[in-house]
Amino acid sequence: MAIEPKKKLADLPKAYDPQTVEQRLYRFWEEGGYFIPKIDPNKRPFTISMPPPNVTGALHTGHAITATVEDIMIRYHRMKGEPTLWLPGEDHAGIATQAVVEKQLAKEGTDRHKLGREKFVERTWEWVRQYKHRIQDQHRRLGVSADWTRERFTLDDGLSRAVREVFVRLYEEGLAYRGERIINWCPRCMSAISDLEVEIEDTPAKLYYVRYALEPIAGEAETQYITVATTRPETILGDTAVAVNPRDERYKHLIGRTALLPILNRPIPIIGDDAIETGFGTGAMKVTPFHDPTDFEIGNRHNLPRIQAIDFDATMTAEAGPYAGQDRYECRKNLLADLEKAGLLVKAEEYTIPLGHCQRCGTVIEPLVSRQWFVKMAPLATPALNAVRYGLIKIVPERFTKTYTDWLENIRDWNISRQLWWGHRIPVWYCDNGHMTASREDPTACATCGSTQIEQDPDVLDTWFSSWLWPFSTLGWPDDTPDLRYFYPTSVMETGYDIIFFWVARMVMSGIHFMGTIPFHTIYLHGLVRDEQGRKMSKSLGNVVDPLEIMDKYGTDALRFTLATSSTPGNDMKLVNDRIIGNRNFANKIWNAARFVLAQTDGIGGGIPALEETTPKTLADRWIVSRAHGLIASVTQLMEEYQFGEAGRQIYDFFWSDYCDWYVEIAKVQMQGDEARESTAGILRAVLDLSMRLLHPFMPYVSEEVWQHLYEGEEARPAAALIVAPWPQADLAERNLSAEAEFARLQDIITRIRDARKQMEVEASKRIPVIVAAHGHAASLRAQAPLIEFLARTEPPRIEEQLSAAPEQAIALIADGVEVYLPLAGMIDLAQELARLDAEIVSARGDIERSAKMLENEQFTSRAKPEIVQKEREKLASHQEKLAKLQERRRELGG
RNA sequence: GGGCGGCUAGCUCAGUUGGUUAGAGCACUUGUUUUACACACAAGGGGUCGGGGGUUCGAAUCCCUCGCCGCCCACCA
Repeated sequence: MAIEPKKKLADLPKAYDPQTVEQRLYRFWEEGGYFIPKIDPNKRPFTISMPPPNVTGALHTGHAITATVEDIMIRYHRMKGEPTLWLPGEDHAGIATQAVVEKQLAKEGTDRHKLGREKFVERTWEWVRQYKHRIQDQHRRLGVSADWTRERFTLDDGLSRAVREVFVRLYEEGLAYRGERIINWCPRCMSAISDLEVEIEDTPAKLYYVRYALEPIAGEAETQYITVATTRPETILGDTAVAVNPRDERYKHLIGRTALLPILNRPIPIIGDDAIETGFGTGAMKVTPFHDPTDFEIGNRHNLPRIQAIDFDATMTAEAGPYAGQDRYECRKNLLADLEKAGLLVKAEEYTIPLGHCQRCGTVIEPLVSRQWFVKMAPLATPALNAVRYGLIKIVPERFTKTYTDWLENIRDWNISRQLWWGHRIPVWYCDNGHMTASREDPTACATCGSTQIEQDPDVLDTWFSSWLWPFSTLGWPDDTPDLRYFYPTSVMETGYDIIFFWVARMVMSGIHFMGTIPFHTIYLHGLVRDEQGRKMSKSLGNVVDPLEIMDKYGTDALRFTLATSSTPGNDMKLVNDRIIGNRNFANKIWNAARFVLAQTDGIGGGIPALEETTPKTLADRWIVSRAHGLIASVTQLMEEYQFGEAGRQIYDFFWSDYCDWYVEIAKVQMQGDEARESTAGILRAVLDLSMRLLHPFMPYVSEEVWQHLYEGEEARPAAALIVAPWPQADLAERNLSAEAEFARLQDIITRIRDARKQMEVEASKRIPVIVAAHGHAASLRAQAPLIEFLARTEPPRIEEQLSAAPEQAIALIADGVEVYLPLAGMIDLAQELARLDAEIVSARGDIERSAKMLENEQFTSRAKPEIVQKEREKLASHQEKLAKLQERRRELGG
């Protein structure tokens, strides 16, 4: 079989162009089935459930970092040979999606009520079907190697069944209950929302002092008043008491009396309650049980009536008397004016209040009493707490463990009903006789009385009620499927730290409760992506960075590598354009190195050896092979420790500095002779190959493309594609530390010569003579002479152990125990050279002093580890040797 | 009110069991059409590691304290 000739240098474009590569390779991977795990009962799988993005959303940097970090883990484990499943999907996003569709309807001059529930839901499905592809395709652009054949949607049939099963079970266990509670109400969404969906913002406002007249009692000549403080005067209209602390000497005599509500003149009792802080405001507090959580509690304790003064749409109810129908803020304004007129407004103070807003629409939340469904969380929280406490689940970074446990220890019941149409409808039916039936299948009659006059609860469940089941519902639960048996529990839950409560903690609770096992053994939390100024990205600020634009401009790999290396786990990062450009350049560097290596080694046999199959012949060979072993070991360990940023950085440094700047340059020399030609070609290819493997999780496209070119026409292939090529194995026994030290000396010599040339302003192209007094390293250095010649642009160096006479008219460089002379007759200014030597002498003396001082310290020599002390002794000796040589040189030059 | 994080070169960030003279990229200075890459190569300048105190032979790293900046949680109206 004819081996196709490798592509010549000229055949590949000079600059790496991501656009011509990415789509093609993604299709190649997806159509090749590489994203689909092969179930092997003898192997433990690696599984990640992808956090399902909102169907209506467009890809943003949050998705980009999630996708990047997860794909890094997925590709790494896949290359390690584990059956690897990354299960993707989307979330129906109840409120968000409904809001989008409602907005669309508004544009068409209609609304959901005119349309009716059924039509509205159908309309929303249409929208979803249309837009789901957008987020999928955008995810594909990021290179996510997820198994799209297993993709799920939170509102699909299977997951709806899971949701229903869970609800009914919770109901049967008494953990799902319906009750009249004070909840957070969004007057714009016209729905209850959970505590977590309220965003509190400190807002400058006013604290109004309002006095309430007391109903006169016998013998009271003048009207008495009691003054209360409030930030929401409109709630006065719903007051049903005034409360004071029973120990408050100023007021305790008033307990039991009756106050008259301003304007409405409704009589309300004055009560005593310990919740009242004597030090705040006047020490007397108005009580509005319907519209305030604290007041609700007080109302319960004292059996106060609840009066709804503010309606669900934030206008005033009939209870508000003259203000009925007014918007809550309009009412506030009018009421304040009226109070002022009546002389009841004592004063208004500047005051900052924590104001709750709807997470979705930003509308100010109105706390009010409503009948809703709740989940009793405390019984679910305890096992979830223990799972982390006893190490069954590890959180990375660890500090978030505290956030997690604090929340679970103080958990409150979860309001799960939403007054929306888009979502999982609550599977509860009510009959005429006031019975409830919760059922897995739609019932035809009341389970209690058999009445057929039943009606389903109109509400739907919180979006998170389906997401919290994600790790097992997506694998087929409640059915006992092969996928569920094989892939559950999943491995790592990777997401942003901002949804620990919303999602992560709840998944742990549901996993343990319904599956009997934790849903994942590791929680990895990444930080948030911010703009260049460190601000949160938001549409209103106009600072949203579009990942698609970045990928268009710089390529997916550049974006991914930047996201992976710009921060450490759990810490926020700024997405800085210069960094993206730098990583685009890295991709190009890789491309060009590969282009060169392919051309350079074209026609030379030996294939692409594994690192341990290479035959290092030269110092540089032994050095790069040793470094490569070290790199593999280090990167592998970092991957296991979730230190992806550091792993990426190490690959970058190795590839660019060690491989490109040194080894590839040296290979140009080594390839000229016959004796090292084939071995050098082998090492060039071997290191390129392993670099692409290590890099693949981070920069999948350029690495795969290069790898495919590398193996083009090769008969022996370790795999059909890099995406499934084996992760490189390190052998630390192959580390050659003496070769690394010897090579470091060579690098030192070369760098010093280059520096001296620059300082002496030697023309860049001019070759200069070099004489080396090697002091025991002559044999080794002679072998490297061609490298010095090539890399430092010198004439063939003359290398001796000792020099009978030191060269005159020469620059003297002391490099790692070796004297290097650059005879530059006519170019050297003696005074200048003396000054240079003096500066070096001063620096050497400083080094000696520092070392000597340490070693003279008996505390140091006796207490520090012996190897540290030994190292310090060697250092001192080397500095002293250097000083001696410098001083000798100075004497020779006379001075 | 409680908790967490950040403060390291002009900028963006690394620095994980404490161990020389603290690193990278960008920016800056200087030079270079050297057998891939100017999205490059070579050389160089630049940091009292937020302040103070302590532990230690030795601290960017551990402890205490203060100061900014940011985030999370929390029913003082």
